[in-house]
Amino acid sequence: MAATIKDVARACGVHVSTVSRTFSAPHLVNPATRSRVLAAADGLGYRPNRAARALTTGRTFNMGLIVADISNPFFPPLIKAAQAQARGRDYHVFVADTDEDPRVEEELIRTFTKQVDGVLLCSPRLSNKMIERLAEDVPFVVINRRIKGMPAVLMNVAQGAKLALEHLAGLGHRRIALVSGPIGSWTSNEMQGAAAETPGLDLVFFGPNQPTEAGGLAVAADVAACGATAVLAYNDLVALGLIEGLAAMEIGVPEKISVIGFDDILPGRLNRPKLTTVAMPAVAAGRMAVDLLLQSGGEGATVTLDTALIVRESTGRAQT
Amino acid sequence: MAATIKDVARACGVHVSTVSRTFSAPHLVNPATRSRVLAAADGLGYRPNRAARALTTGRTFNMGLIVADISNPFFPPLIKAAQAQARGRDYHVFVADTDEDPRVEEELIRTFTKQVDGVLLCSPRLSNKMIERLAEDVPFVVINRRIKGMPAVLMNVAQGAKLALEHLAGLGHRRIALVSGPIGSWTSNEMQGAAAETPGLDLVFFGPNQPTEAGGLAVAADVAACGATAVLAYNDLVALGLIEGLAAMEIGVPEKISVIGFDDILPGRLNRPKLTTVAMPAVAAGRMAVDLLLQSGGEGATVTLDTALIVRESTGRAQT
DNA sequence: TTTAGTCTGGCAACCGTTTGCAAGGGAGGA
DNA sequence: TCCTCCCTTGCAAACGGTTGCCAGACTAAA
Repeated sequence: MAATIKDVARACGVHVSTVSRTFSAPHLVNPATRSRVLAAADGLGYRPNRAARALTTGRTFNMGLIVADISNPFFPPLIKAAQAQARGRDYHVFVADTDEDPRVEEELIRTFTKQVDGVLLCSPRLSNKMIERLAEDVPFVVINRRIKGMPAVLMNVAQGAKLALEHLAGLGHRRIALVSGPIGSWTSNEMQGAAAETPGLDLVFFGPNQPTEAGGLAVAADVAACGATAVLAYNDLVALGLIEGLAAMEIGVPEKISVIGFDDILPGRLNRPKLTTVAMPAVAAGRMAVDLLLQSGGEGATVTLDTALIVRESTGRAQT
Repeated sequence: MAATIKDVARACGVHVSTVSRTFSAPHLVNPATRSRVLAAADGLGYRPNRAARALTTGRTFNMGLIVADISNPFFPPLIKAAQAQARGRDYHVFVADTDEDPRVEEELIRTFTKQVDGVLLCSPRLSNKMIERLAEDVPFVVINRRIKGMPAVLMNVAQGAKLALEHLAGLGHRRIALVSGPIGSWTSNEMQGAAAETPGLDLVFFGPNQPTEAGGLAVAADVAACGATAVLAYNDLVALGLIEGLAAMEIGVPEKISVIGFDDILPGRLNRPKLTTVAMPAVAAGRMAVDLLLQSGGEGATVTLDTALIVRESTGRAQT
């Protein structure tokens, strides 16, 4: 069906190796021959079969990007940034979604092995041990997870959480609810760690929770009942769910309870009240992850990106 | 590095062909041998190299899914549905984003060729002619586009638009703005066609526009100025942008102007006012597209899925 | 015991490319 | 004029599997 290297070779009376070299090492072939080959290839609509090429070279010029949930608006900007960056490096990025299921995640990684040159693992749910084992088969860059000796792009969640808590403290809040994410989430741990280190607060923990609007909705009643006047949510989706749930109970945000999210996603900006949140450098992270994968001969460089508090309308003075 | 078929063969003293058959045609190998091979394979952590397999069989058990913009919340549910459906069929779906750029779209399709068994083309921006040409190299299923002889999954946009317009008419609106999407969008054409066929309306067209919140924001002033009391937007994102823009001009929705979107995305449900919209069967479409690709020997079956009007808070009686 | 048929499993070609090796030709230096 | 050396190209062996064909070992029927 599609033209192969042989067809091109036959068409202009040279050996296949010459055609091959025309594409992968042009300086090794006579300019005259080269243009003959190019012309023939163009005429036949020839494009090298990347799978076959990968078989001998071991390089596919593809990379995989695995995320837990494409529906979470946090990921798309990261994905787009990674794809754009990769495109500039002559690479393509294939995205896959695990539905928050570690088994699917593992299966996906195994599928990617040998079809890509490396995998960007975004907020993985797999255990460290499993990730280390899989890393023997395909290079990883991990985003938002710290694993010994593995290249990683981290967002400074602890710093952001600290900023958020200080902001709340400054508004007079003392009893603060911490609504965490799913089990095994590095981000959750970082948040809790930062909170525990911040003095003078009376913290109440809730978790694990689904990292979605539904998750926030589900804990809204408990949060309301615990007597906290402010809550720091695992991410914006959870925060939005919380606000929704509180609204259903006629608890005003920020009049009665202040809410801070994480990520800075679009729906948070459109929401009423507009969400106060810790902005995560998703775009920069996507770019960095690609570069790290391409550079790393497997060495475990770690890049940490700063976060920033964005104060909007969902936080206010504590009730006196 | 990773174990190959040869390693397994050596490990249990059989020919590679026997190992191969153990995996791809188990009934051809003696149960005793089979389990020996399986054990050896398991011990070595052997997994068939899908790229190599594809080289001889021509089947990769992968499919590509190309969307214009992952950031648009309309796509993720479709993507997830497709991935889930494919998983059930032992297939994997690789997603790629074109950034609404036809050239990137073409490049992506070319990359996918030979690495996947087929491509799901979602709301493509490429010309029909180009798509037909590319279809010679890799099977397509097109979503939201009608191309002669090519399998397609369509959402009944015309029906939805009619429903929406009748709803508006029923509320007393006569002068209605139609805010369309990008050039080359089949959906836009369908909407306009349906609108033109609905009698008794005074329509004002605006377009082309970016299919995003920014696009809606940008036409808000023109829409406000044109004297329409209601607007049908290309999609929910545009509708949300419009509402945002109108709010900035202190024009209340739905008090002054009613707004209907398309898609039924999450942010529309969270918005104040909650968005009245035409729900698109994205999940069903993702599933169907996968099945169509797997069934179709290339034949052009066309599936049309119904849409439904969901009335929320962004539409109301026309001002009298 | 012979004959035909069924199972198994080895052999080798092939899929589309890459790449080390070597050979032929021409140019430049001695 | 002969010898090097470089440039260009062909040859063939990989890469990791799959698969049609064939042969040997059995089994069962005659």
